Amino acid sequence: MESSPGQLKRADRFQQRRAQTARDLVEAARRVLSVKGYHATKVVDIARAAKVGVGTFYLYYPTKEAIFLELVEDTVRKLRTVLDARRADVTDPAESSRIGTETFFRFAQENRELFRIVFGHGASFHDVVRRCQETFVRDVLENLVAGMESGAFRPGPPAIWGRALIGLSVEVVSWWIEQEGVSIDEVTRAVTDLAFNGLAATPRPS
Amino acid sequence: MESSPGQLKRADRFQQRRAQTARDLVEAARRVLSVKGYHATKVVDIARAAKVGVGTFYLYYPTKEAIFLELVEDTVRKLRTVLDARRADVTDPAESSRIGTETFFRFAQENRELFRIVFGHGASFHDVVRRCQETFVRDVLENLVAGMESGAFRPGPPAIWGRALIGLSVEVVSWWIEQEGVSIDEVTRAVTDLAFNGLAATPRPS
Amino acid sequence: MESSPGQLKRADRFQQRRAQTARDLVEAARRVLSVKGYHATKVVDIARAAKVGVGTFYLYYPTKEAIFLELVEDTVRKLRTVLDARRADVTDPAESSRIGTETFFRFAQENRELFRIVFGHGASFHDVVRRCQETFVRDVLENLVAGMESGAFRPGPPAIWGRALIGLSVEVVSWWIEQEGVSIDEVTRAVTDLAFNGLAATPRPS
Amino acid sequence: MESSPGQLKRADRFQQRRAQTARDLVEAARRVLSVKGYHATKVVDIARAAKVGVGTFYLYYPTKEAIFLELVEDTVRKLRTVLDARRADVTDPAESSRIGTETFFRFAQENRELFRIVFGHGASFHDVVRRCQETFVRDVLENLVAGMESGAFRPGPPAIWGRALIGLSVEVVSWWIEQEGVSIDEVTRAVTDLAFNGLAATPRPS
DNA sequence: CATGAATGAGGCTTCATTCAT
DNA sequence: GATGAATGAAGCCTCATTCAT
Repeated sequence: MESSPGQLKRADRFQQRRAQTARDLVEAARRVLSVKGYHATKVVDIARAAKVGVGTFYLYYPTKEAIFLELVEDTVRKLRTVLDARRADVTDPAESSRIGTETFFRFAQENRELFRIVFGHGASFHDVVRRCQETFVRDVLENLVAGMESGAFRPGPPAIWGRALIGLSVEVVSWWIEQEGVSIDEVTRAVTDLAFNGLAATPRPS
Repeated sequence: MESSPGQLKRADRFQQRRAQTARDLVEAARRVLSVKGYHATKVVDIARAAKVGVGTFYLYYPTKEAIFLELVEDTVRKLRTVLDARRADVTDPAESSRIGTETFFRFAQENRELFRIVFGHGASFHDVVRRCQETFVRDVLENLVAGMESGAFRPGPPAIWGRALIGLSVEVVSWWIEQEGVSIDEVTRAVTDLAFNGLAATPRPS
Repeated sequence: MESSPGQLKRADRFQQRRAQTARDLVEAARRVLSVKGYHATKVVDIARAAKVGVGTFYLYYPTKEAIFLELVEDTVRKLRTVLDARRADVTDPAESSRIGTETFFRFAQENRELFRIVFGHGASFHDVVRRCQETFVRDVLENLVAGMESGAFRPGPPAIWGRALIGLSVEVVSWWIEQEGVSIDEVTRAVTDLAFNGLAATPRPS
Repeated sequence: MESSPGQLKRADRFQQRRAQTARDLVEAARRVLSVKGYHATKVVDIARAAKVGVGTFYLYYPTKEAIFLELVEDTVRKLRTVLDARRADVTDPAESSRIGTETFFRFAQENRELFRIVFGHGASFHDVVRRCQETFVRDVLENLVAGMESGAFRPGPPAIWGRALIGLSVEVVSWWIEQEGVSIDEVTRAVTDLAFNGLAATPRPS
């Protein structure tokens, strides 16, 4: 049909407009939510930041929570993908751990706002955020157990140490992304060093 | 005058009643806030839990935020007092650190609700909470620097390691107070061990 | 206790205030709903008519629908009570029918607004209203069947005739309560006459 | 000119397309409105049902109300036309009345959706619907008066009896069109019988 | 002309705070 | 002083209507 291209083009334009607005909204939500947090962010804030009307917001998301969840889940999926990719060929638990930390930092650096939303201060009031964070806890835990079995890590209570390592990283990253002038290498090295070798100047009595 | 003692007594009774109501309110707020969090807690909830009218609440606190802040600040002061007391005679940074951790855990165990309010998941959305947490960061930092200077701790970037240790402890405690059946000694030992000696099975090359 | 009476009095006053406001709200709702109908009535309208703030409305009713339903159900209950009372000793179906009609008219006259809400034009868009009306249909039906069995009424399809009689009465009352100067006796007599004897000048061939 | 026919044809095609879309919209509106009622029907619903864009709707109707009114008025006009046609040669008021009832039922059967819109439960919340219904009231009234004058009907208050007969028919039809298995003849006969001869087993005393 | 994306006024509801008793 | 009823600003969401393409 002759009219096909024209019609397609029009449908395409609608498609593109929709896509553009959708992108505007997500970006606006990312910006606003990362700064003000879930509760202080009003739907109008997001709409205004995206330069659309309130009604438009609801053409794309059924509730304020929905866009928040999407951001959280997308972020987690993204981070997970990167993590999995970077550890694809790594079998050594120590190396895996180091890479995990490094990836985490790199991700935070490249996705400041998303990171703040998911791991930032006060983010984890929300069930979904907590559940998402848990998946990373599980990750660390598995690696920890593997490392202990392989003899790379000292024996210790995995549940506790797992939590500890997560808290350690999350807190440092939260702090770091607000800083200027601390290089990612430095901070990664510092964290890895501490996690692996501890504070003590004298090695523990064997 | 004869009436003096009676009046005094009456004034006293008033004073005492006031104090009692104030205490009731704080306790109610503690209970409710620790369970539902700041945003989900309504002023009526607190008043009801304290068995007073809503109006009464506002005779003691100007806003909902006020009682929250008081709880937070009281908690921090309390914890600080305990910490300072327990480290009064301790000069060894390593020991001080160990005691700090232990005290922190003990405090959390004995003040589950307060701990949840100040350090719990999603608590730190509030500026004041964050600022309070900072004082502990400073504490850790000073101890860290002292330890490095004294040679008890290996050299490392104090800002980073300080954050790391705080995150480590806070996260573990947050997890732990929701658990049943993990003894405080076990968890303290595990955390201290990890913080001091690290994960690695083989001591770092010296 | 000495303080008891005073306290009771105070509690009573609260009770009374609440009751007064509740009454104000119901009355306001009655007035407004009977004039504007469910959809055109806004919660603010009711609140304003009751001279209270919007928030106050929600202290007494969880939703706009709730007060509507209460009005409907109360009305139906009220009407039913009157009906049952007036027909308590009546066994003759014809007489029961006549009394039913009369009671219905009298009720409408004395409760113009409530009647409009439940039976008025456009009221029955709402499920509950319809279901309430159904109870009266059942009523008429039973009476009809009884009358046929007793030989007071001619045989006929009860389902159809029942509906017909309901429609007849409701429509006439709806019209009548907006009129001035048609006496209740006249209208009751006219309706009863029509329902019993029909239009035809010549009795049907027997 | 050579182009004339082509242009005419094109204009015609436009005209036809317009007409088709208009018809699509009315049909869609009929379907949707008869099921969901005025308030629950959204303009998008109608547009979607007609398989056109929302914007297109507004090229044909200025408001949602407009299409509703058109449907109502069309329906009334249609019914009126049928009624007038079927009573064209009828002069006997009793026969006219019988035919009116029968026509009404037949119309309802053949135009279920339109009937629901105009006479259905809760339809008459709208002024226009009410005014349209009035025209039928007038009709019945005139016939009634004529019948009384001719001696075919007993004397009675026409205003009241007119309303009564309308209410009777409308209610029965409303009920009937939702039923399965009640023949139109049966229901027409039952209604006519009741209206003409009444309930009473014994003819009224003359 | 047709389209569907965009708009924003308007309705419902909540809850921190005030006020009359 | 204590109470809880009352308040209304403010947030969420809907949908009739407009507009840019």
